[in-house]
Amino acid sequence: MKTETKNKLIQQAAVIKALSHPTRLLIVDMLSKKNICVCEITKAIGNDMSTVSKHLSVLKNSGLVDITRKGNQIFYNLKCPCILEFMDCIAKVAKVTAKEKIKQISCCARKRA
Amino acid sequence: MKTETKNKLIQQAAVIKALSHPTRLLIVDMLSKKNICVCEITKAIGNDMSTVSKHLSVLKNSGLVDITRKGNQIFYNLKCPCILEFMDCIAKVAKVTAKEKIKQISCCARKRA
DNA sequence: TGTCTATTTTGCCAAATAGCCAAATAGATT
DNA sequence: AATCTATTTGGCTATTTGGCAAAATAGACA
Repeated sequence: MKTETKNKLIQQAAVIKALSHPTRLLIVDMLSKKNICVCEITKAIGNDMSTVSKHLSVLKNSGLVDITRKGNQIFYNLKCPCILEFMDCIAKVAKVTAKEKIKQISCCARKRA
Repeated sequence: MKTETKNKLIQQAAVIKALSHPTRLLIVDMLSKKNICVCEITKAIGNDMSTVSKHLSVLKNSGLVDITRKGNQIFYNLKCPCILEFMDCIAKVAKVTAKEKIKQISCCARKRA
């Protein structure tokens, strides 16, 4: 494989990885509605603010979000709302998978009985 | 947050996580063109077959791919091609981010000089 | 300048991940 | 049944991640 192709894959995987955590998905969802500051996000999520800040910096490093300072608060905003379109597909996959997992469990239960 | 909402996020994050590795992105790309068997995928990727097999099982568990046996080979196929549409957006984000990272580096270099 | 507030960074720990090699398994074939 | 081939699983190590608490920082404002 060409190094260039490989690097592209690595970079793309990094962006996807930034999205691959429930807390960060929630943050993205919140930002899709309104630009908000760290303290508001922290309130909504319930974790320690330092934890939330780390999640935010993961999103920022991936290039998915951006910041603006207003007074002494920092507001985060979605840089590429196109990722929202994708979430429908992911939600569909997740739903089907969840159903199948339940089926598998009940199937095993039957076998054991 | 409702437990139901939380669980949905966890499930969706799991699907995204399955996509968050360069090797698995490459596999998905290959499968978007043609259903192929493990040995072919292994050839294309260059890692140990056991490593590739593990990546495939991550994709399978997430519900993104499915398998069919033909003789004593196992063919993998994409279950939800809708994820391909998403890749354009990701590629865009990755490209912009890569450019910005380069800028940052050269900027630091200037500062140091 | 010093202080206040919002946010980020650091240090630490437990858990998860990716890779290889060796061993196990599942069907196909004799 | 014995063997062959394709694939998966288990064991190991090194690395990364997510969480909290404490310390550091950045800018606002007296």
